[in-house]
Amino acid sequence: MNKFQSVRGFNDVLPPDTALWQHLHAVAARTFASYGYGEIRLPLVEHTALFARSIGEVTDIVEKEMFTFKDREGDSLTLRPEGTAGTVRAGLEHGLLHNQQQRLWYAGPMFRHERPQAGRYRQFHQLGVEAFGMAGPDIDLEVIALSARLMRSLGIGGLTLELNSLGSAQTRTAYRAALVEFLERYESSLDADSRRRLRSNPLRVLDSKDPQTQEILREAPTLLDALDDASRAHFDGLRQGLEDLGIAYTINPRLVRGLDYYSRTVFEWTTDRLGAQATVCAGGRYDGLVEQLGGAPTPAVGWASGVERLILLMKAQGLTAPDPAPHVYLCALGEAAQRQAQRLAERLRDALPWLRLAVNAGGGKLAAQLKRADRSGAALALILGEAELAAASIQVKSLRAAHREARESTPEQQQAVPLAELPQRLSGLLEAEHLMRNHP
RNA sequence: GUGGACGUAGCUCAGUUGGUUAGAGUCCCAGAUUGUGAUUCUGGUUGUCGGGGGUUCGAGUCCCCUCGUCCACCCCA
Repeated sequence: MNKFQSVRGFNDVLPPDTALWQHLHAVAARTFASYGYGEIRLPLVEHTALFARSIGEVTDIVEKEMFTFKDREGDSLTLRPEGTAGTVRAGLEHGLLHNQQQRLWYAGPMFRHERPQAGRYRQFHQLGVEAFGMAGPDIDLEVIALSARLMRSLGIGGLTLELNSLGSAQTRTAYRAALVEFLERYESSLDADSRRRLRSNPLRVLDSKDPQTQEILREAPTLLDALDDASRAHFDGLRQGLEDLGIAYTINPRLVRGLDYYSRTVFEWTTDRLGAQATVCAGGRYDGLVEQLGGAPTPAVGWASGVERLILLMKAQGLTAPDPAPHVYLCALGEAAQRQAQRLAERLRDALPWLRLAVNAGGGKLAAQLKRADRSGAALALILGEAELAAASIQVKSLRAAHREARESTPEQQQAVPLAELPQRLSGLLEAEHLMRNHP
C-alpha cells in the first residue's frame, strides 16, 4: 500500500470520469448563458464570520461541519461550505447589487466536515445560480425552469420537483411559535433528535424520518396554512408559472431548507436512486440575506446542485460523455520515420484543429503499435516506415472496419496515401470510416 | 459525531478447523508472425494479504488498536 493516501473525503477524479465532468460543465455553462447568467468566480476561503452570519449560528454546518483555521495573523478563516454567502459578499463588495438586477452563476468546490458516504464528500462540488433584485415569482420560476432545463439537457430523468413556501420572516416566526407550542404537547413521544431540534431549530422537526414523529406531525399546523396574503399570492404565482411551462411539481409542506436565510419559496429536485443522498439540486428565496450582510434590502433567489450526485445519477442512468478517443493513431517504424512522424503530427494538427491525433511513443514493433492503436479507440491507424518515407506516402489502415471484415474473413482495408494529400483527405477517410461503422 | 459491513496483484475476486514458497481471471510485456491490431497458443512481470501491535512452534486466517471504503443514522448538494 502506498505511503500517502488522499485525505479522507477528498477525492481524485480520473479519466474517464473527468470526461463526464467536462461534459456536465460544458452543458451547464451553455445553459446558464442561454438564460443570460454571468459567471462569478469566488475565493475558496472567506472570513469565518461571513458564514456564521449568513448560514445561521445554530445550523449543523456552522456548528460542526466547517473547515475553520487561523491564518498567520490570527484571523479566523473558513473553507467555504456553500456558495451563496460568498456571492452576496462579493456582490456587496463590488457594488453589483446596488439598486440593480443581477443574474449570476458559479461552479466549484465546497467543503464540509461530514462523515463521507456515496454522494457526500468533504470536498464536493456545486453548480449554482443566484438572481438578485427581483421580488416577484417570475424570477423564482426562471431559476427553477433553468434547473429543469439543465437536468433535461444532461439527460437526467426520474427526478421529482418538490415545492414549499416558508412565508415571510414574520409569518415564519409566528408559525415557529405555533409549531413549538403544538410539539411541546407531545414532547415525550418525539424521537431524541426532534426533541433536541425543538429548541434549536424547530422547523427541522418537520422533515424528521422517525415514523412516530411523522405520525404526530399529521395533526400539526402546516406552513402553508400559516402563510400571509402576500406570500400566498407569491406562491400561487409561482405555481401558475410552473403549470404554464409544463413543469411538474409536488407540494411538500414538510420541505424545510437547512440554512437559516431562506424565506418564501423553497424547492428541491430529488431522486430515489442515490440512497440517502436524495437531493441533487436545491434552493429557494432569501430576501433577507443581503440586508443581513450589510447591504440594502434586496430580494434574491437561487439554487445549488451537487456535481458528484449528478455524475452518480448520470452513470446510474447509463449516460456517457462524448467519446474522447483519438480519431487517428500514428505508428512510426525506425528512427527516421519517428522523427518525421512528429513533424507530420504537428502539421496535421495545424491543418485540422478538430483532429484528435495520438502519436505512438515508446517504440515497439508494428504489431505492438497497432495493438496500442486498437486499444486507443482510434478509427484509423497511420503507418509510417522506411518504405513509405521513400515513396513520400503513408499507409492508412481502417481499424474499426477491419474488425468486422476479419470476422467475415475478407482482407483488411488499407491504402497508401501520398503524404502531401493526407491533410485534405483525412476528414474524408474518417467520414467513410464513420459511415461504414454505422452502415455495415 | 453514532451504529454496522468490508479491506488479498493495476482491476474483479478465490484462499478449507491457523500449517511449506499466497492463487485465478483480466490487464501489461515478449514470442509464435525480421512491417500489420480481434481471436488462439507459449512464456514472463505484478503483492509489505490496508497499517501497527498481540496470541502461537507457525497468522491472509484468531484478538486489540488504527487508517480507508461502503451502508444506515445525523446533515445536506
